[in-house]
Amino acid sequence: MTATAGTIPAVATTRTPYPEAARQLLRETFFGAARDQLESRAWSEITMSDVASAAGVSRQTLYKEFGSRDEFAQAFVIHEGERFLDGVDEAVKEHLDDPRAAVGAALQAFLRSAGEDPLVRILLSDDGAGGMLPLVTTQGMPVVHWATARLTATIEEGWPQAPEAKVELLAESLVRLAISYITAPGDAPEKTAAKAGELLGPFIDDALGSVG
Amino acid sequence: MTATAGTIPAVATTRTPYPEAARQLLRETFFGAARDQLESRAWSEITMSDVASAAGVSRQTLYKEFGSRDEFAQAFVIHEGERFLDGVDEAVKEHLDDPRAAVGAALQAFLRSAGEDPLVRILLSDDGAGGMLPLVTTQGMPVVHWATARLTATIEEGWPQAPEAKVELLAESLVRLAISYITAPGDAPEKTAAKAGELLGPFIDDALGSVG
DNA sequence: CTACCTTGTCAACCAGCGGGACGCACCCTG
DNA sequence: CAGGGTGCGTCCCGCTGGTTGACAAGGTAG
Repeated sequence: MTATAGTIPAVATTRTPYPEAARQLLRETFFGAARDQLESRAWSEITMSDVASAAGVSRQTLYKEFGSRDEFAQAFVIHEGERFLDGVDEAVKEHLDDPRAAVGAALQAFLRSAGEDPLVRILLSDDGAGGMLPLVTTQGMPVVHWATARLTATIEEGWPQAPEAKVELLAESLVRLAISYITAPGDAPEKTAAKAGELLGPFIDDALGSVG
Repeated sequence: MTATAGTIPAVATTRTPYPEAARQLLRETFFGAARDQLESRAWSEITMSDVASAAGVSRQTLYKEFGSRDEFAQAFVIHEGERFLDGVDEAVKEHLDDPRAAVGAALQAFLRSAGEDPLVRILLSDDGAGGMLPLVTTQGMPVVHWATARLTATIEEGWPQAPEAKVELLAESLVRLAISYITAPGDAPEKTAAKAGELLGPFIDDALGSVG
């Protein structure tokens, strides 16, 4: 920032080189194209050709980036999930002094944002055989693993002294609960989050410490 | 937006195809790389190799995108200028009912934002032969033309009934005045803008109409 | 059962980038 | 003024990466 002559650029956020950025852009474009398509048709009715041409690129390029249709669908779901997990991170960071409240706020944020998201609604209504719903349920292990890892990282950042095994167990359980509540909503988000907090409270106190 | 089955996607902001987006990204990366470099060295001390490698790309790719060093420098200046012109647009749109005030606010916004911009300060202090300053002064025609065209479009959007020739004259004059005031600042932005408003007021009333 | 469509793969083709080298102009120095 | 150094602009060659066209396999509708 300073215009002083002798200042060293140092490690100041090294600019992402073009090739890497281009690859990222390609994937983003595919995801965006898929999202557009999903607004009018179900996933089972969208062909790989559709996605590729909507991205302005050939089908083979799509297959090179993602090996198969399922792989792409999975990557897409995870990509969309990032958005919600970002919100979760934020919610957690606002309650670093109170683990129970953090979990409650995080779960509530997730349920609320996901519940209101039009794309999520579409995915949930698409329960056919070739749809995307199985990707988070019957074939949902990759998503669960990914979300668990990400949530684990978030928690460990907030409570570094907590035992890793317990944090991971907590994270995975929360992920599974969250997915369940999305696919089969019970009460309103606040109530659901409160009940989860009650259920997991003792374990949270034990794992993360009741005083942080 | 609606999830209704029969809705037609229509002309809803067609997604930018990847190849085009990639090209845009390449240019952006070059500009960003140049901006980074300019924070530590003058333009005359930055080689094309520096820019290319900072962008993570070969020198030839840079030469293919921009024919020569000067062309790149010009494109860069214009690219940076976009930022300020955006602010000008905004200022104009807030005073559609009062042409004089619009011009004053626009000029003031430009002078203020450009005057505070660290990059502009650097460019201005780099008055050597190989620097970028000539691009907006002695060899500044391309920049003047570009900025005039853009400003003309902005004004015509706000006052469609104004005679084009007068609008263009006004735009070009404003551009030249603005550049002059940037390179050789006189009073504070508010005073400068006020004086310009006084100077051009009669012409503005005549061209754009005193009541819009 | 047939006709059609999509998936996933392959091979041949082609544009575009990377790397290396060259001539040229310029500047600096002795 | 001569010589070395440096950066610009260009050319050429090798290769990565996207495109095109085609194909077998599988599933589905008629």
